[in-house]
Amino acid sequence: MGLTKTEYFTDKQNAIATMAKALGHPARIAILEYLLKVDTCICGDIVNELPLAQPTISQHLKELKSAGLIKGSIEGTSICYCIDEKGLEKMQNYFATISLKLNKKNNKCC
Amino acid sequence: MGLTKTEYFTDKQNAIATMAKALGHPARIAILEYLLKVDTCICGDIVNELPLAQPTISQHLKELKSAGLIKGSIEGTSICYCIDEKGLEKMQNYFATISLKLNKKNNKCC
DNA sequence: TTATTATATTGCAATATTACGATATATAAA
DNA sequence: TTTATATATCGTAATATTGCAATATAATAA
Repeated sequence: MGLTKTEYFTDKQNAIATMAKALGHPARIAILEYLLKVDTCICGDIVNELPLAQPTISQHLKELKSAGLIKGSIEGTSICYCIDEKGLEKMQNYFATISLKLNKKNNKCC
Repeated sequence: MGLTKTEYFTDKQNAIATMAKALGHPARIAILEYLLKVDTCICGDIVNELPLAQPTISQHLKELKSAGLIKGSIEGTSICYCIDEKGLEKMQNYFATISLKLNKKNNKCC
């Protein structure tokens, strides 16, 4: 037990859940918003910006990356992280579709 | 340790993270999509629909409810759950805003 | 009142997440 | 090569999540 039963759900459901889970921590929301705000995007900047230790931030960046929400490329000694537009587009599309369906449907049963 | 440091982040960041976290499980995505699909929305239906035990589903419903993503009202012996449009609108707005900012910005540094 | 039915809560085992110190790695500068 | 700088990984403690059997609660039916 304590193990999510991913095999019982569709790939799409699992994919959305994985991305949502990656955004389910305020530090990772803060990282996303910081990357959106700045032009230069180096990991060190994020460490200075957030009140968390460097290994913790590195871990959060890894999670955002593996969820397809950010990308990172080596830039000399440092690493340039930036938003992965594809991942965010998927989230945007998902919620836009849900909202559209919700509007079509007369959600007045409760 | 092991405790999320919510006090270091803004209320808005925490609010989005809380809702994203609630959607960070495929069963909860499946519940949302089921509520969107059906007209009648009784907890028992969800228990029949998903391959999880009744207490597990009850727990997932509780999480979605406390995150403001669904609402529940007593309907005789059973409970009528349905989508909370306000919560989903917040998520939709958030990702729409992010996408808009991303388009304005020339995200070409990586 | 006594079933019956529907949902919630409790308790617990298995697993995952969060955070960080210590350390490793890898590039650039001296 | 040695040193400095930037980021990643390891190991680990504290806490949270997932899932379910057992049980509680609460409304209706008999």
